[in-house]
Amino acid sequence: MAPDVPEKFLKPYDPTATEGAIYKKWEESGYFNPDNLPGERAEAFTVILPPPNVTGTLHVGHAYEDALQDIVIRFQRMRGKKALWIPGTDSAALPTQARVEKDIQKEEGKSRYDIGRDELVKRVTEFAKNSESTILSQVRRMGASLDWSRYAYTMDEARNTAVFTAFKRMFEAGLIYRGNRIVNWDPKGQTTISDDETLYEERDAKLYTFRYSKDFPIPVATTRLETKVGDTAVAVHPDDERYRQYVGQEYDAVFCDVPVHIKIIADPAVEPEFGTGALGVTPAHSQTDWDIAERHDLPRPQVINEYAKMEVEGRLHGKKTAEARELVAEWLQSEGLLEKVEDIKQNVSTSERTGAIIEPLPKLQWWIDVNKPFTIPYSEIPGVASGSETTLKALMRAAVESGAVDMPQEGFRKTYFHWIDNLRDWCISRQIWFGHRIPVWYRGEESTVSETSPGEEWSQDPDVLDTWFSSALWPFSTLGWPEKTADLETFYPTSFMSPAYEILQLWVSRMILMGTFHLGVVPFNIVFIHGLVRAKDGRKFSKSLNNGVDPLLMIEKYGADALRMGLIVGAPLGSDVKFDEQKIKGYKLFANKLWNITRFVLSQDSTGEIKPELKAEFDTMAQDVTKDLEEYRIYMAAEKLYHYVWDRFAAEILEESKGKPEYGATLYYLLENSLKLLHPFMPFVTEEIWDSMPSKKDLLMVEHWPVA
RNA sequence: GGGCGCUUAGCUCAGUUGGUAGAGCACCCCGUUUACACCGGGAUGGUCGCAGGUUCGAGUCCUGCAGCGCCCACCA
Repeated sequence: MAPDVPEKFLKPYDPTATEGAIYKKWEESGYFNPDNLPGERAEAFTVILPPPNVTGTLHVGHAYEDALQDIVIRFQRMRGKKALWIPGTDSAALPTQARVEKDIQKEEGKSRYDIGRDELVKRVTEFAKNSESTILSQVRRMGASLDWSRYAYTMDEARNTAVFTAFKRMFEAGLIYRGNRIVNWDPKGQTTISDDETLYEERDAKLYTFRYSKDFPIPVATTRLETKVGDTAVAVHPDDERYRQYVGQEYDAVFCDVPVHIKIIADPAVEPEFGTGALGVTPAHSQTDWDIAERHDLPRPQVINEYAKMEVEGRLHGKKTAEARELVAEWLQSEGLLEKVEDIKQNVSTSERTGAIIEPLPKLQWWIDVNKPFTIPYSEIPGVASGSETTLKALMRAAVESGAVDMPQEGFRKTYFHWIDNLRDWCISRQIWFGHRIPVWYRGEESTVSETSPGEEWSQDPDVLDTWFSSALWPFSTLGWPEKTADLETFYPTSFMSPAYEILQLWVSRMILMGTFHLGVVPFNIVFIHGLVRAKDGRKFSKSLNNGVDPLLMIEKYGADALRMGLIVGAPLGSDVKFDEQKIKGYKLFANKLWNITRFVLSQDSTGEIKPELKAEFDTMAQDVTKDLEEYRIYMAAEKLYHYVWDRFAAEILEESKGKPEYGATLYYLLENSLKLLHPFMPFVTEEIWDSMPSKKDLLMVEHWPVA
């Protein structure tokens, strides 16, 4: 007797009708939390979700990342691991504040100074809260099996404690210092920004060749004439025969009303081929020049202020830089000191956020010293003994070089080392209001590190920390550090980290820095960098191009399973994914195929023996897929399953079985195990089908993986 | 300037340790025989960027070249 097929299978599979209910079932089961998982589970498998910024809504790049990690975590859960995937969101200080400031400007015509610090922080916090819930509901729609009971936000109480503790310990180790250094100053945003937040634009510029005075022996070329009032030296290459005789001489001049004292020095940083081969050294307004001035112990007067206006006596006083440049050119002309003016193309660095031209300025900032030796109390990093002397840079290198952090993609490993080798101190202070405030308090000349005010006369440092400071603690701050929690004991180091290559330096390397310093243990065992999801024409998705794809719309049209498969199949980890709606549509059809296979199989009796040759064939495929998953060839595992199920199981085996009841047991075997293998990739449709399988005991998400 | 990567069918891309080129989509033809028309069957389509080399054998390894892309630096 053929059993009755449940009625739902008589219609095509409808993801929108089932996905919500399935997710609810998963959540209510408690299995997202590894503490509730059935059976003995010795080994932990931990993944932390790269926390999305609370600036907006989920985009297709997040969807891709969610799909990838969910596949990995579901696979490991089914393999019997204590699988934990921690959700969270990032306050992302600068972009979030900038976003809210923009809204306030637009709607109320007010700047942050009109509103004031407390009110602005309040509004940004509110915005973040709203944005947070939007994003989280979207992550759920993807089917992400995240343990919501361990949800973390970079600015919640536990994470604030972690940030404070990390700061304090690094400060006490002498690795955090305050120093005057050249920073990227954004005159429009009135803040320092990191190198990563600047963009270079090619612009037309004039290259002026001039002398400081009639008796000055060497002509100098520059595009920034107005800064020359801040010059303290002229540098030439040590091997440059033309100028060797002048090295060591000093000259006084009055340059456009400003007295200057210029020393001629030799420094290898100078490019003899460029311009006249002599560099006017303006220590306060150029990084290169600052470094040269440091090497030669030169004075470093500041001549441009925070508003990009001249801060000198005489005719340039108070002028904007561009205007001052003209005035200097006129003055040089009238004095007969201007030798040449050429049109050139110049790369100008601008602020990614405000578009303003960056003004390099010396500022008092907080820094993390990556080269300073310190004694590491405890270390599990191979090659770094507990109690030995090391540096942060050395730790970052050792972590990957030793294989403690496995970075299997050779190209990215090379990029990482290249970056480490060129690493400079990390500027961690930002002149904005939203974020973790620097926990340093001042009273006159005194200063102290404290989480709360040490007393009435103390005032706190006005700056906040670079958002990456808190993000860098994420692999252990989410597990309760600095408390010695059971979670930290069980789930650290995390197992698998898969960020986009864009943030290899920004985030991955800094997590390694913080993890190795604070715990003496690397933050993750393996890093698999993934690519970007791009538009079909290969361009990045961006607001300005208006070429964005809303993942929710895709889910509504094709279902989350189809979206997951469409994003995963076809591109190995690390290479970019071209977004193709047709492909997603194809996997919706696949979900329906699976649905109809079930309809047929459920109409058969599960009688007879499982055919050994078909079982063997399946098991070989299953082993293959398992190996692919273990080695993170996720796209390939998905594709193999797709082909097996459609072209082999449905097209051949199932056709062959028609009218032959002895196939029954085989069909059930193949379907049940196909569902298990497909579950990490297409969790919704497989769980929904599983619910109707006669052998079902518990949710498919906690079934045993068919391959040991 | 330094680093990394890509170039395979009309489009998007696979090709895991070198063994006679693959998928999806699109296009064309045929088909509604009860799992599925959200389907089935079939056909067309590639000198694997170019030039050398190693090898019995190269899309796969090596060298050079060209085009494209990304990251980092920022020459005043």
